[in-house]
Amino acid sequence: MSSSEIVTRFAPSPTGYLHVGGARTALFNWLLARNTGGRYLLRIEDTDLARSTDDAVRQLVEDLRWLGLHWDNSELVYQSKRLHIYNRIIDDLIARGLAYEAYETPAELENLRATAAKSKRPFLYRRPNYTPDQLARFKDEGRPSVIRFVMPVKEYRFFDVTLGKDVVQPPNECQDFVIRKADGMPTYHFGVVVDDDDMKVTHVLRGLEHLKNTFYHIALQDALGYTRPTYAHLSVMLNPENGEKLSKRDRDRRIRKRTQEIMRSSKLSLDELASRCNLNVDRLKTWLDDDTKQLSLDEQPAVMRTIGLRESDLPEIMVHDFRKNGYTPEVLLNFLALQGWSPGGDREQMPLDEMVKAFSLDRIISSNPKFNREKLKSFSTDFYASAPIDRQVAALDDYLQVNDSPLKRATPDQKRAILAMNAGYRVMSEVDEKSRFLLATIDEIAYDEKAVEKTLRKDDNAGFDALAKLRDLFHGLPEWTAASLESAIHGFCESSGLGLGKVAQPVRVAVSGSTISPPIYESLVFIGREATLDRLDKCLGLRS
RNA sequence: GGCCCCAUCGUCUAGAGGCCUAGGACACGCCCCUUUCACGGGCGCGACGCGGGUUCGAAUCCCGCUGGGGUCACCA
Repeated sequence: MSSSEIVTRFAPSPTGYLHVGGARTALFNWLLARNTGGRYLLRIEDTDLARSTDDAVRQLVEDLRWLGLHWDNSELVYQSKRLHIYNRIIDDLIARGLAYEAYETPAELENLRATAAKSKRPFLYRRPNYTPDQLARFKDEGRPSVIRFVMPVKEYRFFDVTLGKDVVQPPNECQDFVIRKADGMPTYHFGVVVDDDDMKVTHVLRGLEHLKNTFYHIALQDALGYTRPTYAHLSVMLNPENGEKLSKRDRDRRIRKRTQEIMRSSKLSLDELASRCNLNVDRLKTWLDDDTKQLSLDEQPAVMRTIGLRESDLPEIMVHDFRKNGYTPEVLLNFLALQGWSPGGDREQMPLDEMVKAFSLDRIISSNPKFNREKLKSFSTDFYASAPIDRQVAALDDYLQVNDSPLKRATPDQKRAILAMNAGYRVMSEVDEKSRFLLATIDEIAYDEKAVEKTLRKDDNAGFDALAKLRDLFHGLPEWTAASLESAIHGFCESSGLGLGKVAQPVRVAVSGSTISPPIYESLVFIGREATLDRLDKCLGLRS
């Protein structure tokens, strides 16, 4: 290991599936390491006992693996397993008079902040002068305490690579921040500084929300005699709908908005809605009225089903959401790289290895991008259009691993056929929605009432009439191929004087349940004659 | 509100004083293809936030304003 080797890291706190913003941070760190032949490390910041769970770690790691951002430390670093290290250093800091115990309760601190806010002054914590009596009483009461760092009052300054300039904090904004919480865990500030030094991290690429934290970190580094890493703060990805930071809550907002629309347009009452969703009325009402309330993961699907919102209609926020909707990691990564970085010129779509080659810190962009999913979808379309069929099948398999669909029953050859007849598709969820009827059992075929009305019942059951005749025509067809079906249907159009649309659409609805499907002849061949006739019969049964 | 950051088409961006009548991609509009939804092909619309400087010359440099974002935890 040479001393000039670049070492980066991604240090998420495990709160569940990985957020796209986190994925981008991980990607940039990974790209920098790979570009320079350095190392990229993964550390789990699980110091928040209330939120960190094994399940959350598992999901996080699963997403990172799926993305293909492999880390170079064979053993994952967990902060929760390093308490002895932090405590030793904190003891030393206390012994040197650079840290001390503080006894204010959260409520007391809250009061101090409120008072400061009232007089329009910023609240900055400075070491209180506890009297010996007070101290004795605190200990007597067994009052919990935190450890605070004595932040030397002076100007702090560091160079930020993405900003390309020094960022400065004046002396009067210094304060004694907490480095060990009452529960004995280190705070983020302390853990980050100690671990980055321990892991020999040379470059810290992280979100812009950490910009001002950096002053705390360099103060600590100075006290501990650590060398300062190079800092590069990354822009914040924004929700295009409201211009604010992308947040998990955005999905819930979409559901609420749609629910309100439906209730207004269809005059659906709250009670009616509640009973259809099988939810408590009051619960539903507070959620509808309060933007800060969120539905639970069990409640969401119930509401979505009743208002006719699909998973793919929700804005993807977590990496897992993108996977569920059928994006591939290479597409997501490519797009994410372009949110806050540009290789220059007109280059956009490129494979990972090309991104690795092109990556450099001085081409990182400092303004905040709005996350534009339409363009991502376009990247996906192009990717699938030029991907070898085996790659497409692999993507479909991956999609099916995290989704329920009749398509799971397809053989590899059938998957190839399905993908081929869907040529031009954008994401896998589209293939699924359009083609699942191909593998569905007859009982699983559900007829969309609007489609039935429009293509079959309209004009005095004209569609049903055509369908009945086609049923006999199909029955007597000498062979069941796309070509024979095509000539049969064309012949039928001519003899009956009907346009192709008046004939093909009823068949489409009869076999698929909806007006949307892959090309009809190929679909019929795929299903086979027997199943086609069965479905036609089932559909004909709808005629009243 | 204090502090900090940012500012080119609706969106992501190219652009490092003359190559700019500002380029590309997505979106959008029109046309073509078409049995549905898509895909595809063609054409088009569309931006340097405002005001001052500096300079022979500014999207590019400086200042102010405005706008947007971030942050003010015993959460990371």
